[in-house]
Amino acid sequence: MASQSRTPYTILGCLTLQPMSGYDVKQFLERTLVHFWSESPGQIYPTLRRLEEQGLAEGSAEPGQRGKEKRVYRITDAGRETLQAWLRKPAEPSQPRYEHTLKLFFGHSVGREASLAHVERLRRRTEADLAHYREHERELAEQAAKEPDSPAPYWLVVLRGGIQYSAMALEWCDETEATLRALPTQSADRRPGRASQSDREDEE
Amino acid sequence: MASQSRTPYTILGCLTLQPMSGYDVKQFLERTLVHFWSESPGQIYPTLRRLEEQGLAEGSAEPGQRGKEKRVYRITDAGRETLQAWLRKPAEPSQPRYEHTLKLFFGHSVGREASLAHVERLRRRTEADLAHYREHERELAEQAAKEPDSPAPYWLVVLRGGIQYSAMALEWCDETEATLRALPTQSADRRPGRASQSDREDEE
DNA sequence: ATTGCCATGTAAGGGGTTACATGATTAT
DNA sequence: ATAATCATGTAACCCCTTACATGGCAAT
Repeated sequence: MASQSRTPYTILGCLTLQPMSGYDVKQFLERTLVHFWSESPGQIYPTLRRLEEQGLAEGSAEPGQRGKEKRVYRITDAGRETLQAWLRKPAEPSQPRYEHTLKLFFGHSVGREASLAHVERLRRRTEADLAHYREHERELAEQAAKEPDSPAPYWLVVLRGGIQYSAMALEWCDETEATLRALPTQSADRRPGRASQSDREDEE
Repeated sequence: MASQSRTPYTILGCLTLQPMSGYDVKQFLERTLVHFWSESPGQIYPTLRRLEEQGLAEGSAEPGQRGKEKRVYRITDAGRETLQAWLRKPAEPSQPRYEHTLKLFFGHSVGREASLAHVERLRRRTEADLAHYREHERELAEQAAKEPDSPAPYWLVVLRGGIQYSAMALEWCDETEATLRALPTQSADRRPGRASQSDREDEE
């Protein structure tokens, strides 16, 4: 451990749900956490090995559904302790880097039309995400109501976060579109290769 | 170029505002884009060198205010073209990884109290961010109104995004807190080292 | 026959951060 | 004196993704 990679904890978290192979972990993350967290195979398989070496998980060979046999890991008591200790520690603040934010920030260099295009693309993506989240919301809410001690409520609050984020983003798209449309068109004249007036002077 | 690193474009974007040294770029990013984008010195200085090699920026030695002399770079026409071409291309969708989301997702392993603590910490951080954004909002709005062809409107829409994100996050904190408080306390009994009932069977 | 899915893994490389080395100048 | 700021840079390292290699089984 001792590293600040969150992959081992993510995997341990998956293993608390049920014993899983690397493939199972990958599938589970892709189906439930995609938009909130993801891990690549190049991380998952080596990490599972390491978890076993450290006694945090135990692997056993089991026949796969088709193809090769599966190597199924189950979490150990030590693994549960390690996971819980990490889960209790404050989360590191994360500063995400949204490329569309960066492109908009420097939008003055290309003018409103190009910037509006970014907003529209973001809107379409966000609408698709939102529709996707809404589908899952009902399922999870039912599961949370039925099973008394299931992890569903925790998954639901995360999903609600995604829904609220998307709704916020769509409102921001509306507002931004209006703001940009209200701008004078002159900055749209900054065609590629043409320096802006204020920068020309001692150039060339 | 040819890479998918966004550092060179970030720097070129800064250089469209005025000629800057590596230190200036670092300062500017820290003061205006911190929460939306950041670059480390280990990226900035080598990238500036590469930009010069590629003819996208031109460096010249100028006396610094104190200490060593500054190496000030100014963007070239080729640099402006390269930046604009990139700015016009659609942004890559980004899937950010929020550690607090991950810790909440697996909150069932530690119970409501530990999860509520994460929510409270996030709330405090978000409130601080929001206050910070609000300060800048006024300045930027004034600047956008005064100067006719300034980049301020573009910076403002990004800042508005931060404000709306923070407001949304605070609402989410309220909702999540309520949801978690409504949960039965039993899952809080999953103390470190104690396996949950459903997982015990063939263990130890 | 061949595509597609199940399943495990590795190698290479890229992007990025942290930490350090260096050093001059100004303010306390 | 010493701390802080200005200023540039590098080396090490880590995390992570991409792409590939392997291969068996099931369905079309």
